[in-house]
Amino acid sequence: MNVQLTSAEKKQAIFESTLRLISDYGFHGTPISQIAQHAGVATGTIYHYFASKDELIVELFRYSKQKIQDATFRDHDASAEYHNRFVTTWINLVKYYVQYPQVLSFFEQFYSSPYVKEIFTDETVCFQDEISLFLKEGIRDGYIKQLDINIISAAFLGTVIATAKRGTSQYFKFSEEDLENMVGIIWDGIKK
Amino acid sequence: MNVQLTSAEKKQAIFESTLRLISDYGFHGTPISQIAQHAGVATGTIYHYFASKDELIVELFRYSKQKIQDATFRDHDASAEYHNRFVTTWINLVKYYVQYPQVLSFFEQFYSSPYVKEIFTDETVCFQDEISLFLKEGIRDGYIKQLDINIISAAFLGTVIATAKRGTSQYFKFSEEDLENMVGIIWDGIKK
Amino acid sequence: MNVQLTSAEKKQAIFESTLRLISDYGFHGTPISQIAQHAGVATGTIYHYFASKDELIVELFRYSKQKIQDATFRDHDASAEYHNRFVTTWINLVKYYVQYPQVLSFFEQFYSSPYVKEIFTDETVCFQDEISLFLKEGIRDGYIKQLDINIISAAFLGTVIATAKRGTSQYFKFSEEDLENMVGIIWDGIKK
Amino acid sequence: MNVQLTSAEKKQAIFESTLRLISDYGFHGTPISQIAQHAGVATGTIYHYFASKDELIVELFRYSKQKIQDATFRDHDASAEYHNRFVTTWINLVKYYVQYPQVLSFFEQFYSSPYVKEIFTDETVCFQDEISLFLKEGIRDGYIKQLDINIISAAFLGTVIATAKRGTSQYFKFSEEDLENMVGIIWDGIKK
DNA sequence: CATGAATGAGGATTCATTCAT
DNA sequence: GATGAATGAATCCTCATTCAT
Repeated sequence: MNVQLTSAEKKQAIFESTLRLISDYGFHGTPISQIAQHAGVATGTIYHYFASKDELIVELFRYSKQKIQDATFRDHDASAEYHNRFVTTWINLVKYYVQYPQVLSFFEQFYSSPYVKEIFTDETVCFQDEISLFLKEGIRDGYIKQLDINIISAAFLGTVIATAKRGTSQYFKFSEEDLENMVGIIWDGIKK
Repeated sequence: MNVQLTSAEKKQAIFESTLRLISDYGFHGTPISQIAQHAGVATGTIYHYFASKDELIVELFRYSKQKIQDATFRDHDASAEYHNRFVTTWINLVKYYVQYPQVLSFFEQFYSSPYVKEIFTDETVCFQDEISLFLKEGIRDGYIKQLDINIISAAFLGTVIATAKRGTSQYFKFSEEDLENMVGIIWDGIKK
Repeated sequence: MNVQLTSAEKKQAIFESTLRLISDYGFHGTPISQIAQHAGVATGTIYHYFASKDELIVELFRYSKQKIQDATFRDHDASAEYHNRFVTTWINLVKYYVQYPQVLSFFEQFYSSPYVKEIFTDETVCFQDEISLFLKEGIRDGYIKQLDINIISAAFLGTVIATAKRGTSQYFKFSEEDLENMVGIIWDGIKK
Repeated sequence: MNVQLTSAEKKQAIFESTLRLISDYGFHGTPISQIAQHAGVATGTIYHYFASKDELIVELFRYSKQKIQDATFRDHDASAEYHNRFVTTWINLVKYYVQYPQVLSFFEQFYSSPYVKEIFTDETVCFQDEISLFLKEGIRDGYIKQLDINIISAAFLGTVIATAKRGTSQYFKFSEEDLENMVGIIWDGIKK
């Protein structure tokens, strides 16, 4: 039996229960004790893996960010046509959030909280994620308008988030066609 | 000079103090005692105006929502051309959030928190705000695509928020031209 | 119109609502604000009549004590036969408490609270109430056993209270006969 | 010597500290913080053992009730003559209260407070304690009058309480003979 | 006299964190 | 490593009391 694996599994169990609980009850509403209980470990154990609740949350952010990136670009074919890659990426991202609404909810909370400051301490780290790089590529190669990455990124991510949020509401479900319409709007808007 | 504040003024002072502090330190990070101190009243006084911290926050949401709506549609001329009204409304909203970043920050926190459930208890109340009505009007009158209000609204508000967020970052300032480019993207995307 | 009367009436209204509320919710559970509301006056008004909540309660005790005494001895004929007077007094007292259970409840709370110390500061004031005097008379005149007033009084009042308490329970109602049986027990026990 | 207290011992320490303080200062007058300090634990620790102050008080009631019952019936010989058992039980109970006046004081406060409702929710649980059963036995077997248990119990307990209260006053001490006189009164009153 | 808004000390409760086992 | 009892600082909220009107 591999103890290393067990340790990683335990860490993941802590991540998953944190994600679910924070998504349901908010940062404030989820005590460490409850996270521990849900994850099937003792409170003290969490402090073996994370120095503090804050660190747990920041680590969870990094963990989730990575998982999203992996999922969004899993089948990404860098040699394919840019427009197709754009559509696929946008839809993948929306679908991921719709499938894992806790992640969307956690991200939204995270970005609107004082925690962000711990992550984005200076500009250098911004826009280095795969999505920003993909969008920069589109600008550079002339597929999309020569606008600031801030504008393009706002159009791309703003609509992803807004769409995914509505897609997880209990009152409305987007069809595949809706999504294609939606990404069509964006593409029409930012394509060169 | 009248040092004696009316009841409404005191309530507003509490609102403003709450807004600023929550925007800086989050729901969790701003104790009632601090809100009171900043507003220049005693802790107990807050409980004359609001039954609980939760109620204060929910009321602050309504108050801010109203102020935004007033500001966005202040000079709205319903008889003007739809495209112009669209551009003006989108830009007004972005500018409001950029001018009052605490409101944006508070809204983002509010929408990602368990509080929303207290406000949006059923579907009937959704999409009845002035912005949604304005967008519905555009769909009905054939100025914008015949898509679900969820889609149109996501495109409109998602980009407003995403743009305003970037506009309040310390590293980037949108010019008037940037904003017009941005709203151009959306309009190109959703116009009929 | 007589303002003096209005003042007295207001004081009585405060007493009555205090009595009812304390009986229902306890000393702890009834804030001055609630007493004021029930009595139809402002909180501040209560402080015109009573220096503090404590004083209000101690005054209410004296007021209720007086009312009980008046009711119990209203038709008392000091020239009647002792045994009959004993039976009548015991039954009157029980009936009073059963009719005004708030008074019983308030008294019980009062006697078990630190307030008593404010009333019975030394022995001199004890056993000077009419009931004690009536019992002492019985001992002196040889109708009841030559025991300490503490014993006789315990037998008399202990059974009154215990009987009245059971009589106000929702599950049991004493008949006139029950009461006569009960006082018979006491009389049989303490008569000479 | 074992400085480490077991869970049960710590709970008992909290009980004893609560009993003493409530008896001296009343429910209202004894903050959790003081209970904790007297018991030699941290405030938070109390909340490991009891969900709330209310629960602590209700649990303390049960704990004390059990202790009293154990003490009163410790040497009870069910095969002895009924009259003797009656005298012994009555006197044991008075002596217990006189020895542990905090228990008497706590009970009196408890019974006159809104807490009772949490304990006695329906009639079925009443009169099932050992004392009531003992009195019912006396009625059934013809040693005492065929009166309702409410009446008999009122006569028994009412006099116990009233006697014990006077016995704990600083101004009067019952002698063994006084107690025998007192129980003689009751017995004479309720015996068949 | 009467009012009730304002005060702020005090109290119940929570929860991140520690540490002896 | 893992546990979870213990800690106590921090927070929300209550309410007796005051005082300007």
